[in-house]
Amino acid sequence: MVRTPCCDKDGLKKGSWTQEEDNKLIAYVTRYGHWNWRLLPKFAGLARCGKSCRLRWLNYLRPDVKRGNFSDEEEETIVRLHEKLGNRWSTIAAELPGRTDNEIKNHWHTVLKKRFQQKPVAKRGNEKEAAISKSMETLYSDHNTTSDASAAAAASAAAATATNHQSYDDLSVLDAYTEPVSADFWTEPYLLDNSYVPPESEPVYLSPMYDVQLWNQNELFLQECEGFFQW
DNA sequence: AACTGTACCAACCGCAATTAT
DNA sequence: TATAATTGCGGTTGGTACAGT
Repeated sequence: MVRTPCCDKDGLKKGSWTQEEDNKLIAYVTRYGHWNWRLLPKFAGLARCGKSCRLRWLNYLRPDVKRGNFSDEEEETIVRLHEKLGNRWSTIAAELPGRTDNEIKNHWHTVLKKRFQQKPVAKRGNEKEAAISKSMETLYSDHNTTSDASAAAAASAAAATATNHQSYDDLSVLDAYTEPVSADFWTEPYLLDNSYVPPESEPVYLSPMYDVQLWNQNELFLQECEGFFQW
């Protein structure tokens, strides 16, 4: 089977995301959700492939992504779960609310693995390092007897410290475009006309690309958002 | 001040799994 | 059931900041 490329090789931007691109993606996903990552960049006005948009959203722009340094509890949890699960980063990330698999993977490769491989030796004069190393030393010696309950407790503790989540609750500009949003908007995007019942009794789903009114409305929305975001 | 090495992190790539047709 | 499309995952790379020389 021949797989289609994840994105067109021509005309699509790669590399670091600009603030403007972030704004567009946040604005679009906040309003419409990610109903189709492959088509999303077209509607959001982004010259990116859907895969790139998805990654950017999941790893960086999501409101519940937790930024900042890893706590001791989080590091302990990562080490403990990695011992148990190996490189199953998404599974490990599921135990650390607000942390992404990519972030955990990076932290493991850049910090924790080295400590682990070198044996836990704290740098002189760094109490936090010493505490973590002490903790890892314990893990290193008795990880085979570590219970799932203790890992869960560590994860809970980490969750309790998650206080720096982003929030887009104040996107009042989004309220200016509420006309076509139905109660089941998130599960039935762009349901234009319920009055018509096709022969198979299947509703007709259309994206803004195929509807001039919605398309123009989307363009207006993006323009409005560009004016709103002043990061 | 200029150069080099290292650490860190965001993003890309390829493949596997899942879902749709 | 086979094929195609889409999503998710993990390995890897590239860019940047910073410390050391």
